[in-house]
Formats: sequence, structure tokens, C-alpha cells
Amino acid sequence: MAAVSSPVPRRERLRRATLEEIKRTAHAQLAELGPAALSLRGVARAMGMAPSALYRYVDSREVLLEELTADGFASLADTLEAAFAAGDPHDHLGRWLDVTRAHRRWALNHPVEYTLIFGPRVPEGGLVDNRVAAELKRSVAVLFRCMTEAIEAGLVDTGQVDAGLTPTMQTRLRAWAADHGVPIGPAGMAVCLTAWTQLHGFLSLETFGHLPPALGDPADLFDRQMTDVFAQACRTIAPRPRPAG
Amino acid sequence: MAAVSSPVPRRERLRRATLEEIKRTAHAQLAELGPAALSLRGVARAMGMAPSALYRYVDSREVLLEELTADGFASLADTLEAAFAAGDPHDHLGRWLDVTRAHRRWALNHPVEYTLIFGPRVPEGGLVDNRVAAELKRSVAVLFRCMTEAIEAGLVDTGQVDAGLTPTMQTRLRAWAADHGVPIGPAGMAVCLTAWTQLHGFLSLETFGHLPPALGDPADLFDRQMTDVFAQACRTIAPRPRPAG
DNA sequence: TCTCGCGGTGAACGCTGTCAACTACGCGTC
DNA sequence: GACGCGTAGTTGACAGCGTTCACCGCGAGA
Repeated sequence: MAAVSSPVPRRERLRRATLEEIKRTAHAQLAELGPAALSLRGVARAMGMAPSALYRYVDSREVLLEELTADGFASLADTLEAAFAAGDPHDHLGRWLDVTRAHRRWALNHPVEYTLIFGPRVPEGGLVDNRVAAELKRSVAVLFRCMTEAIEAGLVDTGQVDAGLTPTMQTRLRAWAADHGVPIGPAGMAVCLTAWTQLHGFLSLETFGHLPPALGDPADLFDRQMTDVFAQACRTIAPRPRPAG
Repeated sequence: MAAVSSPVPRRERLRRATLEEIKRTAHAQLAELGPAALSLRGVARAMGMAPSALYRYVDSREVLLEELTADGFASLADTLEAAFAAGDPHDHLGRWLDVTRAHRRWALNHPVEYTLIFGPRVPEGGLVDNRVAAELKRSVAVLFRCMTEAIEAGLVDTGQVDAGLTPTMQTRLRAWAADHGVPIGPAGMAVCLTAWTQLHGFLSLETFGHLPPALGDPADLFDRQMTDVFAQACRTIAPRPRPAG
């Protein structure tokens, strides 16, 4: 049943399996105890091996956490991409809701990962793992794609939005777009920024338990906010007077 | 110069002073090392006393952190209240900007406290410190006040906003308002929720270093978002001509 | 003046991350 | 098939952590 010539040597295969088990075990401990309580010794204990043996696979506790963070980002990005791919390409608002709902569901199902991901980056000035940055980009890229396609479909009057942006802002937003290699103008990026901050603000407050319990399950309020943030970008097609700004 | 009869007995005064020094020292270590690295032994070392002596003043490391969190909340609430009080009562948008800018400045100046405050609440199921909850309420109360006064001034067409809310949402929002003893209807609370999530989303991403560096100092983008969130609430009413600012 | 309690000390326990020395085993090579 | 090397794993140790305990001395109140 096994392939006659395994593509990766046995040694490497075992190594990968062990590393995988380490990450799985660490992830489990993380999920039930929180990031602060993750201990290499605990992982080693659960795996039935000596603590020092872990250092054959992991440089340090910090690096392991970083690795798990990157995995979390990847999982989120996968989820968002899947939601985007499964959405109706012609129903831009619907697909936007699909994606943001998927984001919310992921956050609620993976509170610890969400903490790792969107909690404070290490202030050590330590260069962040490249993989973390890459996965983050992949994640926001889905958001960008929702917006670009809505713009291409003529849903957003970008000229109108641009008019509300100072030259400085336009420069900043252009730099951001360039940083992601995304062909969106400042207007689209401004909408993306608003959408992203609102999405993240809601989820961060909710998953971290800062929304008042009296609100109950705020799924519908979340939907409303996500609808609004999209609709506001599109409302400028039939421009209503904007009182300020 | 000192009062002949001190209002608090000397013993109690010393105790309070020591506790204050503990918190001050802990705060300093927190600011430069982050919450994870705060150690009671380090605090004791910095104060030149034995580690065990701290336990005469503090129940545990966890409780000390909780105390510092509550202090952080109080500081933020003070800042917001001061900004509100100093604002022009007739310029609702301007005052809203004052308050949110003060919030942002506070967050940027106190990143560690912001982490403590808006990071994940302990998942221990442990009852959160009452003081923390109280100070949080005091903080959002300023936001509510901005909104109530804008509503009273007729800036927000609450009926229009209400129309976009399902009965379930209205119930939820009413419960939230009741929880805070605030005389705002569902429409106002919906606006508050949007404003709060957007405000917090932006600041959380910024202070935690998740906004792309290419954006530079996004003060103007922050202003724009805060203006928009307020303006959108007022959009449905005949727009008072208001010079952008 | 006596006594009690409070602030403070030092030692200890068990936990943590991490490192160094050492062992055993599997693989590739002669 | 024997050899040697690299690698996974071991034991043991070090320093630091939170926390507890037994003890001690001084100041305040009776």
C-alpha cells in the first residue's frame, strides 16, 4: 500500500511527524489554558518525552508561539479564501457578508488563535516572523479582492470617495496598496481600511469578552455593521450630501 | 505645615504609600517589559525588599495585574471625561473628534495599559474585578454622552435609524442601554456600537502594530474614520452645514 | 509596661525555560 | 558485515519565577 519509493526519506518523515505532534499538543494546551500558560515542559510531559528533547525541534518557547501564530494566520486566511471562492461572484454584498461571517465564525471558534494573531506583537523590536507577515497579507488580500471586484463592477464611485481624501491620505493609501501589490486606488483602500478596522474592532471586542453580556449573541448586529460598511461605500453612486468632511 | 491631627493614622498612611510604590514600580516594569514579563520578584528587587513582603500588600501577581488594569481603565476614563468637558457643547462633531483623538493619544501613549485593558479577559471564568467593569462603564459613558447630546440636538434622525433595526436588535440594544442606565434608544445605541467598534478596531490595530508601516502616521485617516462614523449617523437628517474640522 | 499585630526577613517548594554532557540507535559508507 | 557519524533522546543541572511558611522586631494601643 505504501509507495515503493517514498518521496521523502524516512528520517525526515519521522521528524516532520514529531514536529507536527509537538505543534498539535502545544495547540491543545494553548486552547485550554491560554497563551500565557503554554509550557514546553507541559507539552513534553503530554508527549511522554524529556523537556530538553523538544529543543531538537523548536528553538525556544517564543519561536514555538510564533510558529503557532503563523499557523493560526494561515488557517484564517484559508477560511477567508474558501468563503470568497464559494461566494457568488455577482453578488458583491452577499459575498462580502459571507467572508466577514466566516471571519467572525473563525474568531469565535478559535479565540486563542485570535489572541495570538491580533494581540500585541512582541515589542522587542524583534523582527516578526516573515511567515506571519505573509499570511496576514494573504488574509487581507481576500478583503481587497472583495473591494476590487465591487469597484470593477462599478458599485463604488471612487471619484466621489477620492474627493474626500486629502493628498496626504491618498499618498498613504497608495503606499499601502503598493505594499500589497494590489491594483486599488486610494478610494478603495480607504473603504478597505474602514471595513477592516470595523470588522476587527467588533470581533476583538466580542471574542475578548468586552461586549456587554446584555447584548446576547450579536450576530445580527454584526451583519448590520458589515452591511453598512459596504453599503456606505456604494451609496456614493447616488451621492447624498455628506454633511462633514 | 503638616496638619496637627492627621486625618488618616500614620500606620495606614505608610501602608498606602508602600502600596502606591508597589504599583508604580510594577507599572514601570510593565511599561518596559510587557505584561508577560512583570515579575513580583523584580518589583521587590527594584524596591529593595524581600519578594515575600509584597504579599502583605498584594494577594497575587494576578490580582496585581487586575489592579493595574483597573487603574488603566480609570486613567482612560479620566482622559475621556476631561476631553469631553473641555469640548464645545454646541459643536457635537468637534467634541466627538476631541474625545476620540484623546482616546487615540492615550492608547498610543499607554500601549501596555491598552493591552491590559482590551486584551482578552482571563478565560478562567474568574469573576472580573468589579472595579474594572465600573471603569469600563465610565469610559463608554463618555461616548454615550456624545451621542445622547447629539440626538437631543436633533442631529440624528433616530426614527430613520430605527427603521433599519430588526425587533431583535432593538431588544438587544435596549438591554445594553438599560445595563448602563442610559436614556438612549436603540438607534442611538446602534450608532454608539458602530462608533465604538470602529474606534477600538482602529486603535487596536494601530497600537498593536498591525497596521502596515507603509501607512505612516495615520492620524488623518483616523480623523476621517471618526468623522465618517459620526456623519453617517447624521446623514439622514437635513445636513447642517458644518465646516470640516 | 505589656502585648498584640503588622511589616519585613530568609528559607524552602515546585514550577518554569534552557543548556550541557552523555547515550543509543539508524543510516550511509568502506 | 563492521564502522563511524549524525541525530533523537536521556539525565542533570542552573537560574528564575510565584508562593508559602516560620520567624523576628518594632510601633501602637490597652
